[in-house]
Amino acid sequence: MEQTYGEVNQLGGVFVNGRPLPNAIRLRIVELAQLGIRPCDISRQLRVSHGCVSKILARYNETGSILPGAIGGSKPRVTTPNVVKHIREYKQSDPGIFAWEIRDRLLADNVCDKYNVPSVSSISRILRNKIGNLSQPSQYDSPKQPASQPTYNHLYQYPYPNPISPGSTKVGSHHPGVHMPTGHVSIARQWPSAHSVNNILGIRTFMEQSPIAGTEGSVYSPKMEDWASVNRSGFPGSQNMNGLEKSVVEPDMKYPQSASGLSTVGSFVPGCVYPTTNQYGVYGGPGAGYVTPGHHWQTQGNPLGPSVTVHGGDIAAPVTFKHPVREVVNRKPNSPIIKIPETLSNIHGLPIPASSS
DNA sequence: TACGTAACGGTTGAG
DNA sequence: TCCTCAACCGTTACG
Repeated sequence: MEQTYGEVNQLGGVFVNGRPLPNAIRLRIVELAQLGIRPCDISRQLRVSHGCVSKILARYNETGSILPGAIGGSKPRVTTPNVVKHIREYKQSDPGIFAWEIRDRLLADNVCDKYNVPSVSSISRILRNKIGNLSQPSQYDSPKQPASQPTYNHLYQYPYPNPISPGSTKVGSHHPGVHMPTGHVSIARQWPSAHSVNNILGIRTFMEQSPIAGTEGSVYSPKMEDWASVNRSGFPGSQNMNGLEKSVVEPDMKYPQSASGLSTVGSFVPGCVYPTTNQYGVYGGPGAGYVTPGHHWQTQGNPLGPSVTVHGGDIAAPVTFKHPVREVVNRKPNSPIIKIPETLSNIHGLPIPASSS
């Protein structure tokens, strides 16, 4: 994979189409917002489109997490062995049963809930492929398949209350659909704490104290999604710094950011996401490539390995902010937007090194 | 000017 | 192994 990854947006920032911003940047956005910096200023400071800033802040306010959602993958399977078993039972007890009737029974018997009950078509397929030939002649199925029962389809929407949480295999959540109110500080969704800004802050703190913190590593780690997935599944360590695992340390490491690291609010003003060394710093320099070559951020063996470039440092290198557009700094210091003043600082009792004031 | 959001082109990963 | 598809992404443009 070539290093030619990355594009430059209108603000001069570098991004990779289709890929999420590094967590460090995301965190930075939230931190700045909580410091009262207006979204438009954050956008300019970090050179991230305002739409993105808006989206990230909105998501954070809604979920408490700064992390991107899980990308790719499929819906969690609903036709689990248990479901199939029940369908088989229904079919055996009543060979003439309709798929939609089976569906209703699955719900009635609490085998499934409305979020994971198989669609009529799925049940039909199961009957045809897995059960039809086991219990009853397939001829039973076809004719009876109310092939389309649109009426029921709406029930089969996947949209779990919480899109990211659907106790999907991927997510591994224990509480699908759990939605945490914004105010609740950290973790929302299912990704337990690991994904919360607070946790990340904690991470940062950890990193700052870590021997390897500041190490110039730059290899990036595994995919963010992987990280997320791991964490979403429980993430025991998320709550305590000792639990710091790769997951914690490698938040956005999908991007080889040389100067990334979780930000330190203090550097906000002069902050520029991009390291001095190169304009594309956010994602690693030209040489670094936005994404680690070789496809896929293969996991690094050691979570805390050298790959992590999270140093107490800031996303922004102490570089003057080169604004293609203009320099706009905090004209209106306190944006009313921010309404969760302490969320970032209260978790883990880890104060934000807000030196920016 | 600031901001929310739809559209767009892109990536990802389970099936 | 390759393809499909639906999830997500960030940028852009519009109102």
